[in-house]
Amino acid sequence: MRPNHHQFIAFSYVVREGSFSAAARRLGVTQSTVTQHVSKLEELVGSELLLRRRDGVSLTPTGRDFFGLADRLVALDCEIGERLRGYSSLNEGRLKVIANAPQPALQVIATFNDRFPNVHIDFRLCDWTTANQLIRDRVADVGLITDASERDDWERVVLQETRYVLYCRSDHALADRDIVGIEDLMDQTIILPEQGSLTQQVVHQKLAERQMELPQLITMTTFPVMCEAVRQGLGAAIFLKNSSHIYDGLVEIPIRDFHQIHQTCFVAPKDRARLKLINEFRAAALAITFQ
Amino acid sequence: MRPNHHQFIAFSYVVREGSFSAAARRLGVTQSTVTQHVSKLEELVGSELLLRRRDGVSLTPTGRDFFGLADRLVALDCEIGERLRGYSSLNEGRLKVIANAPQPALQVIATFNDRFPNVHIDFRLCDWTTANQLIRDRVADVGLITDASERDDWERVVLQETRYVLYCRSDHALADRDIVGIEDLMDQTIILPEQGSLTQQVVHQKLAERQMELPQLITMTTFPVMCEAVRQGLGAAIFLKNSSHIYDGLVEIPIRDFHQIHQTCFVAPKDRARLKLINEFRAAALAITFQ
DNA sequence: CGAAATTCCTATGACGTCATATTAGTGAAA
DNA sequence: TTTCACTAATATGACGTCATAGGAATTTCG
Repeated sequence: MRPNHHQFIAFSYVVREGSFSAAARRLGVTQSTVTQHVSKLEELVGSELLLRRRDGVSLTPTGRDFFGLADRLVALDCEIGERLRGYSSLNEGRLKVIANAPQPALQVIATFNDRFPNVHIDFRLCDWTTANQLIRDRVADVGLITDASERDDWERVVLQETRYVLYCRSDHALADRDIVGIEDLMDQTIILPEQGSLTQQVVHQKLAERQMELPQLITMTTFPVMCEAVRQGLGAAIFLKNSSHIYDGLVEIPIRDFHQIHQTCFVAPKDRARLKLINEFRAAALAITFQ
Repeated sequence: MRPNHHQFIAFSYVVREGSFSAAARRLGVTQSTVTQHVSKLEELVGSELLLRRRDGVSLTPTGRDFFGLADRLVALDCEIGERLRGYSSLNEGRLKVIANAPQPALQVIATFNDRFPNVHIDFRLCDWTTANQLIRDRVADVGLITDASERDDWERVVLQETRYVLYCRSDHALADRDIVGIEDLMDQTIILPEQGSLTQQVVHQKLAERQMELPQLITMTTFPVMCEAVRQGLGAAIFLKNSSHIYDGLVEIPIRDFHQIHQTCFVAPKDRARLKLINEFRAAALAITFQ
C-alpha cells in the first residue's frame, strides 16, 4: 500500500505541535486517529519516526528525513485549500512566528492582527541560533531574524538595517556621551542577551579581536528583561537599535567599534512562502519597515 | 469534503496524456475511475476543468490554474514514493523529454537509456517557442533547449555552448570558404528551421538590423529534414553547430555576423527537479556534454 | 449517396472491498 | 486523578471494477 495525505499530515502536525493529542485537537480529529496514522506511516516506512517521551515527542533521524516531505505536502495541501475557497476569507488559520528580538516583530504582528483579527498568531521569542533552526526545521512558519542565514530553500527578504548601540539610564556614567568605545565599557556592568544570541556572538568576536574581556558581564534571556534591568540601574545593555521598545528615561549611545550594519530579515521556507497567510504577513512586515 | 490526491493525480494524468482512457491505462486503473475522480474534483472546485473533445481534452482557464497545483502534488507524491522505496530501483518509469534540436538530446537519451533501459522515454522534437511552453506548462518533464528562458520555478543548467554555422554540400559555391558573411548568402538558397524556432528569430533579427532580406528562403520543420535537403543539393542551411548529426560530405562554415554564443540548457520544473529520474537524466546530460 | 454498423471516446449506476474516524477501554507516567 | 499514547470493535464512506449507456467520427454496404 502507499501512504496517503492523512498519514503525512498527521505526522507533520504531531511534529509541529509536539504531541499526538495537541495535533489531534489542531486537526479536529480524535487522538486515536492521529496515533493510527502515524503508526501506519511508520509501518510503511519500516522504522520509527518519532520518539515518544513523557515531555513530548522528538524526531528520529528517519523521521527528520520524512518530515521535510510531509511538511511540503501539508503546505501544498493548504495552498490547494486556499485556492478552492477562492482565496476568499482569511478568517481562520494559525501562524507560528519566531523572532530573535521583540521589535520589529511585535509591531508587524500588531499590523497583521489588525488586518486579520481571526488568525491565531503563535509568537515565540528565542535566541538567534534557535530561531534559524526552527525555520530550517519547519517548526515555525515565518521568522523575523537579524542577519538570518541564507539558504536555497528559504525565502529571505531584508526588512530594515540596524546596528548595535548601548542602552543606559539617563543618570548612568556614560549617559552624556555622544559615542562610546569598547574601552569605556570595561569598568561598567554590561548586560547582554543569552547564549546563542547574535549579540553575544558579535560582541565576543569583537572582544577577541582586541584581546579584551568585559569583567562585569551579565546575561539575560529576553530583551524586555534587559530593558527592565537597565531601568532598574543594574548597568548598561548592548543590543540592536530598534530591537525592543525603549522606555522613557533610557538613552541610546552608538558604540564606536560596532559600526557594522545588521539586517532584519523576513524568512520562511519556500514551499510555505506561497501561502496566502504568509504572503500577507510578509506584506505587513514590509509595510511596517518601509513606511 | 476536501479533494484528495487521487483526484488531483487523475486530473494531472489526464492533462498530460491528453485523454481519460490513456490516463487510466497509465495509472493502471479503469477509465471509469479516472472519470469519477475528475468529476468529483470538478464538483468540488465548482466548475469544469477540462473541455472534452473527440480529439482529446484541453484545459479550461480554471483547469489551467489547478493543473499547476495538481502537478506539484504528483511530483511530491513521486518523490515520497521514491524515498519509501529507498531510491532502489529505477526499473520502471516514464520521462517526457522535449528538445528544439536533435543533438545533444538524442545522445543524452542514448546514454540515459543505456543506464536505465527500462525507463520509457517519450521524446518530442519541436520548435523553440513550443519547447519552452511545454516545460512551462509542465506537459513535459525535462527539456534540452537552446537559450531556454530563465524562470524562478525552473531548474536551468547550461550544458554546452554553440553558435550558428552554415552547412552545405562540399560541391556548393561557398564550400571552400573559411568564413562567410551575410552578404555571401544573398544569392544563395538558404534553408531555415520552421516558424517559432530560435534560428528564425535570430536570423530575422540580424537581417532586420542590416535592413537586408534573404531572397531565396526555404523553411523546413525538422533538422534531419534540413540535413537531407542540403545533402540533396537544395541549398545551404543555417543552424546551430552540433544540433544535428551531420552526414559525411557536408561542410560547416562559420558565419561572420553570427558570432554570438548560444547555450544549450537542461531545464525542468523545480518541483520535478528533485525526482530521481530527472536527476539521473541531468547527470547523463552533464556527462555527455562535459566529457 | 445515405443509413447502419463500427470504433473510440466519456459518463453513470450498482456493488464489493478496503480505509478512515469514532467510541470505548487499557496501561503507564506525572 | 489526570493526561497521554495505544488498541479493539464498529460504522461510514471512499475507491475501484464491471457492465452499460450515450455521443461523435469513421467505415461499410445496400
